[in-house]
Amino acid sequence: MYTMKELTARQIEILDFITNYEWRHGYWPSIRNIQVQFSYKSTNAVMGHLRALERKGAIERIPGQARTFRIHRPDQSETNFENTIPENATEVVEIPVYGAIAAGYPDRVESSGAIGKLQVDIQNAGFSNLHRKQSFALEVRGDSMIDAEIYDGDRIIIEPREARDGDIVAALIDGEVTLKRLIHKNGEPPYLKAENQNYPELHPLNNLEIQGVAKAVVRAL
Amino acid sequence: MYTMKELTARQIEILDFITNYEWRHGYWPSIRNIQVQFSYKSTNAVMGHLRALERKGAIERIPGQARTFRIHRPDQSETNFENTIPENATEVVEIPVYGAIAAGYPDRVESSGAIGKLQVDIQNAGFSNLHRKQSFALEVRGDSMIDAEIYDGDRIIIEPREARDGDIVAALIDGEVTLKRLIHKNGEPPYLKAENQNYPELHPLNNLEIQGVAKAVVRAL
DNA sequence: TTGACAAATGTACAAGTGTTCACCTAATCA
DNA sequence: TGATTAGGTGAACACTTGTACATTTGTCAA
Repeated sequence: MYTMKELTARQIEILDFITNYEWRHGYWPSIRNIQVQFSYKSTNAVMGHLRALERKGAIERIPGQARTFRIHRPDQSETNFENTIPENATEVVEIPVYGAIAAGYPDRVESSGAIGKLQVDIQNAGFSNLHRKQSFALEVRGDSMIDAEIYDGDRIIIEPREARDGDIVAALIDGEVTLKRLIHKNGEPPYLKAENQNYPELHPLNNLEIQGVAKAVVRAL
Repeated sequence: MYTMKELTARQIEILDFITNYEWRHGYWPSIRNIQVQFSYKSTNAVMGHLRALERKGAIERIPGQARTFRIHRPDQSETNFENTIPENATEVVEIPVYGAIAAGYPDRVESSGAIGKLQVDIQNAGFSNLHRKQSFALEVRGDSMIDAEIYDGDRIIIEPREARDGDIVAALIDGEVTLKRLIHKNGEPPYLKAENQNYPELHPLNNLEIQGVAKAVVRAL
């Protein structure tokens, strides 16, 4: 796709509303939805902007059909692989990853803006679904989990929930965040174990707080 | 959320088509779109299934409005860990994975509905701009890539684009789909190489078509 | 058998929705 | 000065689409 022509302020507002509406509701707005949002007294005000956005390559629509938008982004690559994509593959978007967690010795969660991009899936979930989820992703630092095939730089998906013996967990141990395997035998006090023989077991002095259980590891190639 | 009521085979087919349609087109199908897909001679056949899906809590719709679906999936723990979540962690959603790709010897892409769930990221800020890339996720079968630390059952994120020498690619070699590293030295014909000494190099007899480049690997823990 | 339910047909209607035509104002530009 | 463009009003039209009513078939359990 060629470089997108400049959009006017109003057109950007419209475009923003459309994408935002889709994100909030899970489906595209009708022209009259847009009309209401901008207090237009005629649907034709919207039509004009949509035509402009279409002419400038910002959006695409199916003529005559309801709530059928497609948003074009300026950065897309040229190649058209559409016919080679397996039919049932899931869609993926690129999102930033914030924060890191120590898989070595406990450390504070580093936090200062995005530290990378993660290719992830998003699809067919209405907004209501996206909202309820409370899991999060963290980048791994250190090599204490390499025997579980979790390496420095990997991203792990943490699900906040009660942990059981044997789970790999993100935990606050004496105030420091770390990624380890939880050992919690019946009757005995729980402690954390690395998946690397060079690291010792971590027995909490005061407090062991489980932040969540590691559900998946994501590694960029 | 409570356990979702059992769906019939037909209802699952309908539900699958709806989610799949949204992913392929970027907007939801109309009832008549569904009708055509299943060769129904009446829209009411679809209506019955939609009502059933709605009654069982699988989907949600806005009455009277066109192409407005919301897909519900059975989730999720109730526990509230909100105060223990690191501040800059990214939000995560659960999404289905369709299809599988052979990392052993080439094979056809399996495809029949969702074969699993994948925990993935979504960042709400700036989301409107990250719209739909054409990447997709596939599940890996076989052990031919274990030296690149890609194991049987892992999910890989494929980005459709031109591949360069050394990229790990999803490729059609003589009509079969496989996951391998691409070797393409200057002037020489390209071929595929496994990351496992027990596998031979794959030289295409007729056709080598790159479907995309592997960007990340996701492994459930 | 009877009842309940999944599945499907066929017809029809009303609301949702995209679209067009005619016309207007204001700002920019050669 | 006239031409062009962004932005907007108002009304009407026709296709798209969700939905309701009446009816049929097959399966399964009480």
